[in-house]
Amino acid sequence: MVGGLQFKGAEPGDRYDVFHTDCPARDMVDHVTSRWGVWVLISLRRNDLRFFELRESIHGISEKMLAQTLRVLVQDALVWRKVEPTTPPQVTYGLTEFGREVSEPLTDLFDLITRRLPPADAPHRSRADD
Amino acid sequence: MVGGLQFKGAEPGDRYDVFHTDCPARDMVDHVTSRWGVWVLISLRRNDLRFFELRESIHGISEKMLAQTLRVLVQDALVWRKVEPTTPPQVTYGLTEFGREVSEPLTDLFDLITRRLPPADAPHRSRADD
DNA sequence: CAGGATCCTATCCGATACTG
DNA sequence: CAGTATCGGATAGGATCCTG
Repeated sequence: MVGGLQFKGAEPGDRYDVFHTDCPARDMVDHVTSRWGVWVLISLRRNDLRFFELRESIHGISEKMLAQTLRVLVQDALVWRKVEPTTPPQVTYGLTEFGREVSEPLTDLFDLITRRLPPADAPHRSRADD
Repeated sequence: MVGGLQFKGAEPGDRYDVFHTDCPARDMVDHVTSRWGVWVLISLRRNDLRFFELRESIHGISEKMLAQTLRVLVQDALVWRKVEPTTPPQVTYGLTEFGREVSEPLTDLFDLITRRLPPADAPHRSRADD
């Protein structure tokens, strides 16, 4: 049978619904591993950041996608959002407890890959030596 | 310098430029965390699988996306591909050493989220009791 | 500064049909 | 069985303008 994927607590006899499309975990995993979600979560590990700091940190992200990504992550309770009602307003984002947990394997992943990729030489900073 | 993402060794004084678009690690992380890449890698952790087994395992994936995802993962040396020149042909996929390493944090992530999400009841297989 | 609204493009992705 | 090729709809995502 083609089953499971429930690595631990699943009976081998149940129907194969490994990662069912409607599995709620699927959605959150999708959010976490979304194009920009990954980087937001990793960025916030170091310290809380304001909106524009995040935008600066994550090269290539647009304000729209940043806002959208943050909204989702906040809804998922991975990220908190603190609004300082000053003028101009300051909004700070940070990881919740759960967000920190989740961001850990993400960091491991990133770490693993970065350690693997730049073998020794060929500095990939060819982009702009400015 | 703009390279970074050194979450660990970063001085607070350097410019925040976390992940550059042209960082080669970005691409691989994108592949690994791609919509279907995640599930392929997790599926292959248990054992090697043939094409149609993967298709059955990962609900909702189309042949096109599976083939495409596998191609990328094989190129990235995360997954190997063995062709049995029989009739009909058999093609088996499995994790490389590196793929196994990479899939670990992915599993952690998935595990973390699944443990968090289904609090106790509400079996999410409401989908089709057909 | 932090974003929402709008428009428009690129790509993702599924369905279908076809090949070895 | 294990794919490739092509088409078309859906969605992601960037650019721009605008508001509190």
